[in-house]
Amino acid sequence: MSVRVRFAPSPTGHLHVGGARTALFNWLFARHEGGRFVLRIEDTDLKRNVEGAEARLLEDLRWLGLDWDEGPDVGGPHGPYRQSERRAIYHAALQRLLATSRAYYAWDSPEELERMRRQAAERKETFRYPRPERFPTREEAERARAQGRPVVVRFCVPEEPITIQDALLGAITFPPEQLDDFVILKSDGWPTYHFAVVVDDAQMAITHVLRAQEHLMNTPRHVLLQDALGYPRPTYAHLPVVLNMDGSKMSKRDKHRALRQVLLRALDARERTLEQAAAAAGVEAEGLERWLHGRVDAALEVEGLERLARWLGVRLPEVDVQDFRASGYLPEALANFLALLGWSPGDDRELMSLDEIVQVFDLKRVNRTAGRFDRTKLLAMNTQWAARLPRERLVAAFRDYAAARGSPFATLDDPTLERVLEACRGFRTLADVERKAAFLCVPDRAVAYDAQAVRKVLERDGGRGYGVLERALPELEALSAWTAEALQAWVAAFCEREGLKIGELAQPLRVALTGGTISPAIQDTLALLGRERALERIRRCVAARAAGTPDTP
RNA sequence: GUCCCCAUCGUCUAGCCAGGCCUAGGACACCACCCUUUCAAGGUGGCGGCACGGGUUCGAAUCCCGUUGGGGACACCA
Repeated sequence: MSVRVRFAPSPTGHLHVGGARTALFNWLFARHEGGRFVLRIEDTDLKRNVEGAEARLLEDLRWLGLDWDEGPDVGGPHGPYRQSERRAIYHAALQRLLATSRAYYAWDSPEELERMRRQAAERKETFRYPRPERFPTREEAERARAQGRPVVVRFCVPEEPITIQDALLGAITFPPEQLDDFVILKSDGWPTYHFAVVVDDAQMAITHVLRAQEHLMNTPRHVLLQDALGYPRPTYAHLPVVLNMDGSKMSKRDKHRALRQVLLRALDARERTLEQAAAAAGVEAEGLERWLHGRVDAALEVEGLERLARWLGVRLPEVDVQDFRASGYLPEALANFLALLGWSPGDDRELMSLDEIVQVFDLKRVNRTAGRFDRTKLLAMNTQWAARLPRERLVAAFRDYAAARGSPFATLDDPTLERVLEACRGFRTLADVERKAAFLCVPDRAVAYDAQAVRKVLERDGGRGYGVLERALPELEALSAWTAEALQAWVAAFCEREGLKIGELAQPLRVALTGGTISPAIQDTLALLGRERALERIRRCVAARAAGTPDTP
């Protein structure tokens, strides 16, 4: 039987790195085994579904380098691939359970359930739903519904220990008192996750379920349902979870936490007021207050969160695949890093492409230990990937990055982008390239001079830097060839003649050309700018000194 | 609280299943030095770990038990 696996996200937002790791492992397994990778959208909770989230999810997956054989966009023989379109399938399965008394109707109110839970807690007992002596009939259930009761269907859990087999963890036995008659059909008529997952996995002929370990406790429920419905049990493999560096669970909450911390400090120091913050975020002060103390993340939507972060000058931690993309990470590096988080090839290889990983991916080599998401390691890996990727691929990645964040680099042509990338060799992220070459996208007359750089490099020692520029300018103007090679030769010759160290020429030039002290090697900076633009900038810089303009040199 | 999972450098990990080849290997980070035209990158070296306690064995990082620690799950969310 050929391998079939699935990744089943909920359309609630962007793809989280934890989810990406799960998707990746499923994909790697499928590809290694020559099986099929199915994408299914779990959208049975209508309230939580976010407009456009599905499209974003698919885009994030594709960006990472994953593809799927069946899914909501490409279809397939086991569709539809959105749970919201499979209602009839769930109801058919449900009827079988009801007909054999493996499930029953119930209509307790949330308040009643809450009271029972509280009472159990007071008695220091684990709450278990009290199964009725006699199961209500369909007619009784309908009458209750007509009276406005929230009618659900609960699964009748067998009173015996349940043992599941996990490909990674081995056999795990759960005592029966740990499980109670859980809800499989919600009062809104939609199946719960447990029921939908079991029906879909069976109907889609899923052979292996690779999912995060946080689902381990759900597995006995699923297996029990499979047994009751006469479905085969798929092979389970519960992947270790991904944690933050501090050992906490990695989640979207992290952004809120980071921001809260900074805002709280700013308020304490009286640097900002709550009203200002609320205005910056575009929310009510009252809502922000609640968010600040009450941990109600919903009070601050993604946009508000980002506005507030910008206003406070905070860099939000990356948690979604999209965040890493916007921070200038390469998909090759993220995928590689994620693959190594919980899996290793067994030798010392680390830098591996998805193709290479597919070749050797083996479930047996997946760890059981939770792994911490080490951003510095990812950064290092990104640096290595940037150094080893072919030029064309880097250009495409840089273009993707620039487009994603609306950078002016997106408008430059490929040969120029290629030269920029080449000049910035050694960069860690694409954001570094953008920063280092930013001077290119600034109009010549709008170069912003860094006051400290001007002081240190140009004005110091009675304007030594300016003097160098004044002597260098006519020579540059007379230069016949304006290539990096010719410029480098000129730099060497000029310094030789003047008795200067290269830095004593390069730094003043750099400030004149870019306004700051960070740019590619000086010959590359000059070449990238081109003769006219470079000379114009140097002339303006020299002239500004003569004029004594205060804020420009 | 109950249940479940896990345990090798600060972090990711190799070694564990089939005990000796391990005075435990690699990578990231860190430190030092080198290179240098700024920022990076690069080169060389260094620091650093089998959580603890009992067994089993001639021999344990490897097998067993316990302790401790970490994590996860306990919804009409998925």
